[in-house]
Parts: sequence; structure tokens; C-alpha cells
Amino acid sequence: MKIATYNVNGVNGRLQVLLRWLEEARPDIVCLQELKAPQENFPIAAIRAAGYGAIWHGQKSWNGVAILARGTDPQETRRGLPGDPDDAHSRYIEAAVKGILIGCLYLPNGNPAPGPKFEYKLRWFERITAHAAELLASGAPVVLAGDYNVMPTELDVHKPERWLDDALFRPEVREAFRHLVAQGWTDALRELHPGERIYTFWDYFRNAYARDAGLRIDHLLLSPSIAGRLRGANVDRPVRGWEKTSDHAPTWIDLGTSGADVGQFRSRTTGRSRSGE
DNA sequence: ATGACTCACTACGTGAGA
Repeated sequence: MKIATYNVNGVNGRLQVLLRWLEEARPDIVCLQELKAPQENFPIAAIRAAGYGAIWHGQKSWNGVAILARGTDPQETRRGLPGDPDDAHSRYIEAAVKGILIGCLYLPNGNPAPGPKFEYKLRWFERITAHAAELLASGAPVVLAGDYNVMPTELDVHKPERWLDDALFRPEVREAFRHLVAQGWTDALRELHPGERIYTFWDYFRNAYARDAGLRIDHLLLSPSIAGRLRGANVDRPVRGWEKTSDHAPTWIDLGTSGADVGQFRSRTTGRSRSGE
């Protein structure tokens, strides 16, 4: 079971890239962010033709999130993050898919910091943390996947010293991410690749992808009830090199059928897990 | 310190992204 998160940076402008990646990587579940499309302009026909059911929450020009499921329709459980009825941004959608509760999130960027946008980011972090605690308390198998707009540690950023005052790396934001994870979540990529430099985003500027001047800001957090099924996790880096591509690359995990047979499954799935690169 | 790039929009500049 392959679950991916992908900030597409415009789902219509990026449709050919998205469809090619879906066909090559064949993820079972996909969380998309930055649709940059109003509700009625989501390319549902093309996504259905590719074999995926979908739910989405659009918004004109900015934001927008979606959950795709291969061969089935996600069963929506929530649209919008609780805690602020005045928040009009489309940044959270949640669904039950294939026995897993999937939260798809697009956390605010927060720049410039300090300022109202940074305050909004910190408040949004408090709200997702409160909601995440409720999800954990339910005991359900949960994956919280998306663009968190946070580099959790210095290992997750090409030149940490240049990002110290940035809203993606300021101490308050890293602390907020630590606080969230400390509830009991597993940062899947870091769990399987401790100490390794892994990026999920490369700026369009300054030839950043060719120089590998990236950031790790797209994350998949696993609840304890599903963390034992983690078999693989990685980034489909080559997608970032395609024509007309997003500045993010698809980031994914591979889950086994249960947590009881780790060794048996790891040896069987490793090759398949890496075939998408 | 700045800008480089890319997107969408009552567009031929602007705001936002990270």
C-alpha cells in the first residue's frame, strides 16, 4: 500500500505531470496540495480516467487540497480544519480510504515573519495539533500527510544558516512540529532514513534542483496504530526534473498489510518500493 | 541585500509561493 503526498503547484497547469507520475508510480492513495483551482475546475474526469476516485476542496487562485484513491472513492470524514470558523483557506481534507484515515494538509507558509501571516501559521499549527490529538485518541490508523512548510531539523535544509529567520525554519515553528510529533506520531521518512539528507522541495530559482539545494518540508506522520506497518519511504526525485514540473517532488510511504510480520515483508517489498525512482 | 522562477487572475502587472 503506497501512500503519497504531492504539492502540485497548480493541478491544471500540472495535469500532464500528475497523470504521468500516477501511471508510473501507481500510488494507492495520494494527497495533493496547492490545487490553485476553484472547486468546479478540478480535473476530475482526467483523474477518473487514470483510475482514481477523488475528493477535493478547491479555492480560487490559492491553496486547495485533494485526496485520490486508486480504484475507489475516498469516504470524506472532514473538510476544513476545526478551531476557526473564519478561516476561509482550503487547507485540510480528511477521508477514510482502504481502512486508513487520511488527513491531507497544506500548512500555511507564514512568511514574512514576524507578521500576521506568521501568526496565522502558528495558530494553524495549534489547530492541527489539537485535531491530531483527537485522531490519536480515537485509536484509528491515521496518516497525516502534506506540505507542512517546516524543515524539522538542520539536516532538512541545504544551508540552515540562511533560513534561521524564515517562517519555515524559525524556532517557534520547529518547536511546533516537535510538539505535534511528540504526541506519538512517526515521521516516516526520517524513521527509515535517520541521518540522511532528503529533500522534497527545490526552489525554481538559482538552479536549485541541479545544485540539490533543497528542503524537506513534505511529511507523512503515522499514528502508533499504523507505524508498525511501515516498510518503505522515499521521494520520487526525478519527477522534479520533468518539464513543467512542480517545485515539490512526490513523497511516499509503503505500508505492509499488518505490523506483525515486519521482517518477512521488508525483504519482499524493498525492490518494488524503489522501482519508482 | 536583491533577484532569480512559476503559477493564476475581470491579467500586458500583481500577489504568493518557500
